[in-house]
Amino acid sequence: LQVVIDPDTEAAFKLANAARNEFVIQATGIVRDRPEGTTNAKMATGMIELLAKDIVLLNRSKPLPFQLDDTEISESVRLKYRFLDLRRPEMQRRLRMRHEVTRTLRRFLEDLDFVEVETPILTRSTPEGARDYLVPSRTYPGEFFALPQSPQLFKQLLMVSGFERYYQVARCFRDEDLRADRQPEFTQLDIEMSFVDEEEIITTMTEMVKTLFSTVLNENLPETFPRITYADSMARFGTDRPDMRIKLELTDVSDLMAGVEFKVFSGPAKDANGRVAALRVPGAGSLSRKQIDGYTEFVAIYGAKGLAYIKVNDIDAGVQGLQSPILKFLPDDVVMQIMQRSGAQTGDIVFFGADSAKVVNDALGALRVKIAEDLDMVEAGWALIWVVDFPLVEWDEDNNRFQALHHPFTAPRIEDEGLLGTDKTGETLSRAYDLVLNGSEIGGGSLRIHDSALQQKVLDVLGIGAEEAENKFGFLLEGLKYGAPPHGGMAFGLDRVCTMMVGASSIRDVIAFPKTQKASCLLTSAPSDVDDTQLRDLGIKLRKPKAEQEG
RNA sequence: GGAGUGGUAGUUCAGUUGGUUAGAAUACCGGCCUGUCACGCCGGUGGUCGCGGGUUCGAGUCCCGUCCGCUCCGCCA
Repeated sequence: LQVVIDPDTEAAFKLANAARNEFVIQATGIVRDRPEGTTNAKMATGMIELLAKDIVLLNRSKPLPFQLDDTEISESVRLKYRFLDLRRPEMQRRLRMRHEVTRTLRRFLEDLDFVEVETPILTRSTPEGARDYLVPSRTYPGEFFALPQSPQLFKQLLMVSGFERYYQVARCFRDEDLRADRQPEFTQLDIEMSFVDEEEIITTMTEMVKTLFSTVLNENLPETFPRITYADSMARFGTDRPDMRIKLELTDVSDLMAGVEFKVFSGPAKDANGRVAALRVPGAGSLSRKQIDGYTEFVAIYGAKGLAYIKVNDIDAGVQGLQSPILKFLPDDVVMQIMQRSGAQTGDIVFFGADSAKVVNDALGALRVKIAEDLDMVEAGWALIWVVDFPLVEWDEDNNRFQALHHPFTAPRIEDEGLLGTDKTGETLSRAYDLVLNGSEIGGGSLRIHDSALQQKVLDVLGIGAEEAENKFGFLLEGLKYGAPPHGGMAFGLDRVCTMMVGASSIRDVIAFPKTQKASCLLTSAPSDVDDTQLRDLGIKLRKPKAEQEG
């Protein structure tokens, strides 16, 4: 409705100053919605009553498929009618806050002379691990573009070009299965700088994040964010993205368990790839058998074959004060040493994981978060932490070769370069760093390799042959040969940051038109069939005719 | 690829151990009321119970398959 009022009245003046948002919403047809903050039939302070001179019906609306004030609408309905879902004040707030986020980041970077450069969406397959989205070429039948998984190679080339400070709000695409925090297309704030080291990048990015939170949320983050090494993080939290709001920690007890009779513990304890760790949960000795069984099922998801525990009824009574099905398998002195090392107190429970290091870390790392959530042991606030000293490569059992933990262009630590190609290759640390917020990785980056000889050496370690390298990213290797400056950068998962800042539980809630978990769009019904003529133009023939597939 | 969970009026849900005309609220339509604002009162329309097959005298309910939403593992930074 458009309400026409006498422009000379006080009401007209107030209306002109009223929130534009409300005016638009009223105009779209939910004028009967009670304005926020009013609780009874009386006019609320600040509200204005209009004496209409004339009312014009600008457009009609069909009955809505769902009520906009209903907060329990199923997501599939919301996605099908996303244009209506986005009318809801909560979604308006989220997308507007997202805009605040990108605007703040852009301003911060522009004030530091960063230049935004757009890189191609139609490009070639990049070796970043994920599956590419492919786009067939009409002009080169049988050949394909790939959508970028990230602008990684282009931004490195921009450093060669002399754009010493680059950024881009970049759309990225990965054809992998989705999660609550993963979409097939997502936005990252992509940043690269020349003639810098880790300290300068980390300092700049810390300032950026602090500015972001103070501007958008009025939250003052600490002067600097703590740092933890990858190795420490795995040892203490079982993950490389620790939620520092949770004070629980793992305690390694492999050395104590190595000598016990009980093979469930001694086996992994003696295995170089194994681990035995304890997770002490203060005050959780009152957990019921049923709850513990629930946690046993929970860790099974991560491959744990069981979940041993010891309840501490009275720490001063020695082994007599403990309660557990596994006590009879363990020597008393070992048990008491474990209790001492984990800091167990009366009323606590101590869980155990014994398996390959990966399973123990995954299981106890996840259990740590799960229990903290269940028992309300997650502190409020924003806990940021830098994770540093990542391994450069990890051994890929399936393919029997080393694989880049970050990506193949990440520089090894200078002091570790000599380890490359030796039997200590796996111990090489990299110049990579991640920024973790409340247990979510929100950004990651590294110093890159700017020396083509070193790049070649790393590619050799990764088992990427000269021909393959030339074929996939020869243009980068060539670029590095023209005086590439030392450079490094970072990429932030903008959707993820926004999800957390607006307090949403899904990345879909900060994306205007998101995909479902099976990567389809319920609004447009994409992906869809195309005409045979389109396929013929592209020189594409489907393996199975549609009719056969459906039959 | 795998595990879990859900799919019943437009929407949100209920539906007992399988039992005959599948309910409620809200929305919608009609009437009444007219300073209402989650208005109120009266009446009404509306459902291939996701889809396909099976068991049974009988299936929303049990079994098998399949599709879709969501969460998770694998995968993916």
